[in-house]
Amino acid sequence: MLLIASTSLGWHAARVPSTARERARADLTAEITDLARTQLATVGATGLSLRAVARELGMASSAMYRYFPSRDELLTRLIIDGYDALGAAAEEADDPTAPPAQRWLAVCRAVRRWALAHPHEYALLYGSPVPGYAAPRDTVPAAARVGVVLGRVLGDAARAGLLPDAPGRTPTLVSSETAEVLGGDHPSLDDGVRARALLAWSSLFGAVSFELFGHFVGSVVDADAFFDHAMQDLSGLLGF
Amino acid sequence: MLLIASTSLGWHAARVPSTARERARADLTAEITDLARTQLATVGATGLSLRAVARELGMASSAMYRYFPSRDELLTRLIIDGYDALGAAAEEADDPTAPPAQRWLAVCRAVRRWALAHPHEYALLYGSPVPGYAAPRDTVPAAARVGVVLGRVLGDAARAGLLPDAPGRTPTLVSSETAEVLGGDHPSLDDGVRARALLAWSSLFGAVSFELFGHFVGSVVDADAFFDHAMQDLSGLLGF
DNA sequence: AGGTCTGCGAGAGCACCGCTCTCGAACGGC
DNA sequence: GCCGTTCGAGAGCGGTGCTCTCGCAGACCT
Repeated sequence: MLLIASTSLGWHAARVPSTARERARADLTAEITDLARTQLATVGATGLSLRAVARELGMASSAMYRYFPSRDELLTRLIIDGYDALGAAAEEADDPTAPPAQRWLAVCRAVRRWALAHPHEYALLYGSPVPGYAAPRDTVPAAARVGVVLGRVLGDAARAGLLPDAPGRTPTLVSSETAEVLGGDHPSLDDGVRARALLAWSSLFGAVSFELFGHFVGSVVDADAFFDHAMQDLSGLLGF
Repeated sequence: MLLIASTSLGWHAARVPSTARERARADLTAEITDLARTQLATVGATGLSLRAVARELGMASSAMYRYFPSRDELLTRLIIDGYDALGAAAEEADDPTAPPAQRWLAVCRAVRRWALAHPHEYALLYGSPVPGYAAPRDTVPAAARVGVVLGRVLGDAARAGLLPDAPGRTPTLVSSETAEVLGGDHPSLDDGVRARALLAWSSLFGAVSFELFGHFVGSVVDADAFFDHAMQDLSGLLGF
């Protein structure tokens, strides 16, 4: 609960470990999450066990609860880290000087590459929500990073005049906050293209999930080529 | 293992329970799966417990293993039933006399409606694969039903001359078996449109999964309208 | 009809899990 | 140097999947 209190504090200077005790605590917390991540990568989310982490760390399982109030909290930590790693991969893949179609494809490829390299972690992010039902609030900003990158591609394309003007005759489908992320106000961006952007976003993850979860087995012969082809079709949907 | 042997037999007459013992066994098996399904609907797949089903049924947990060799086998049974229920809903929603765009939208709506009505069951089908990794072989035919319906819509549209001729200048992306399901041989069906069909298929489930798993929260204001809009965009991708 | 064979349910038990509580030791600020 | 805080360990609770054994009862065969 001290952890929760300190993170909920606006005064982020308290986050920096100053005393030796805080240093040790931060180190052990990191060690736990690292070990939990490797265990997640091998046995998956359902097989991740607090006791196994403790065993591997050479300490009592009960001591684990000094650092994470529950197994779900540990999972939440891994989820946030996963979203951040994926978001960073997407951001790094985006070259703002390239034409929109290339940027779109590059980001999609980065997402797929990360997913294939971290299948269990990806499943934890985009598979069935494992804890109760709703994702904790603190995961939202990290989860949004890939969407922000894709939104930037769309907005840049619009501002560069690479998109035709939109008819603007669609009902309100997208929230104003999300519209802001998807390029903001621009004559070539109406709610129709914003909805298509959201569709393309979910389609990207639909394709990656289907490949990773085996739904394409027996249908797709060349996964790499199919994915590129599919993502180019989606970019056509966006007007690129 | 008797169950497995009998289902793997080509001679399906052995499936019909003749003796009183087989009747009782079939009844109890059905009772177990029914009870497991309701428990799945309430506590989800991870919370589904063999012992709880046994408790509710008033019998020892060890007796459960006379009917299902493991919890995963019970899960597999529920998965197959789920695929079949979803497939039946899709088939029932498809009106072969309607124009392709309407058929496509109707099937998509049926899939979404079923998913919203059975969220945990849907998560079991299209979320993270819960048992080890690969889906058991016997789930494949049931899992294919929705795809078959969508493939029939595409094939019918092609045979009715409602699709433009395809350039046919794309590398082989789709397996021949799947190509057969997606309308077979026709001048307006090349591997490009087949790949787009696979993309649209995965995009449908990507959109449904995103909505169900909460990734659209805060972005989409009218889920019904957004879904219809998105599915119509996808049907445009198919040439409807 | 009697004997055997087979499927069935129950119980005990194993190893594991998340989580709680308590207690003694070590540490750090006053 | 004292005292409060933090920490790790241990025992324990209720739960899980799964195994093994045993006794019963229905089914089958002679």
